[in-house]
Amino acid sequence: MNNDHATTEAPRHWLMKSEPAECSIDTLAALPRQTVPWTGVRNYQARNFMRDAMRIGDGVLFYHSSCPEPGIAGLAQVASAAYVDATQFDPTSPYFDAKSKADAPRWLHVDVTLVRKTRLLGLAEMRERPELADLLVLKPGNRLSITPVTAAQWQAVLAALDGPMR
DNA sequence: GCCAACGTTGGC
DNA sequence: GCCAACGTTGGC
Repeated sequence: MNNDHATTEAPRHWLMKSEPAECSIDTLAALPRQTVPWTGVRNYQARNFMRDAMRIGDGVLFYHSSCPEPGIAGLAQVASAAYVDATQFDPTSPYFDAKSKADAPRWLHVDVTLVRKTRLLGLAEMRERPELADLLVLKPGNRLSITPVTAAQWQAVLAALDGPMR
């Protein structure tokens, strides 16, 4: 591999939040092909990450949010390019967007496939790791549901997951 | 239930 | 285009 080659793309990594009450790591594991369409993103920045930056095979930290034990619950990967999120046109969906037009859909999503469930890497433990100090999900008030993760942060998470359970 | 952060809305 | 008000996220 020649990393200087113009067509070489740097490995990309992401953290994606999911509320376990809606889709936990176990929910994902039980789905056909262990794949979930990541519907419901209604934030332009997060949408743009999916549309413009994600590639099939990108690594995903599957994060449980808004729950008793927030933290990283598994590893996953991007399994599709971005495509139209049908829930925006469904009036019965909580993700319905009346302002989105069928000929100009606002919202897109990718598919995400489970790689493996991990032990839960909680926020307190993540904060103990200096390599993760700049992880966006650890910043106060960060509400973005999809955030980029550097290669160094990704490696630090894998190392932490291999460490002793607390 | 509190509060910080930040995106969105709407008046001007 | 500014900016205050409001709503939402999400940890604690």
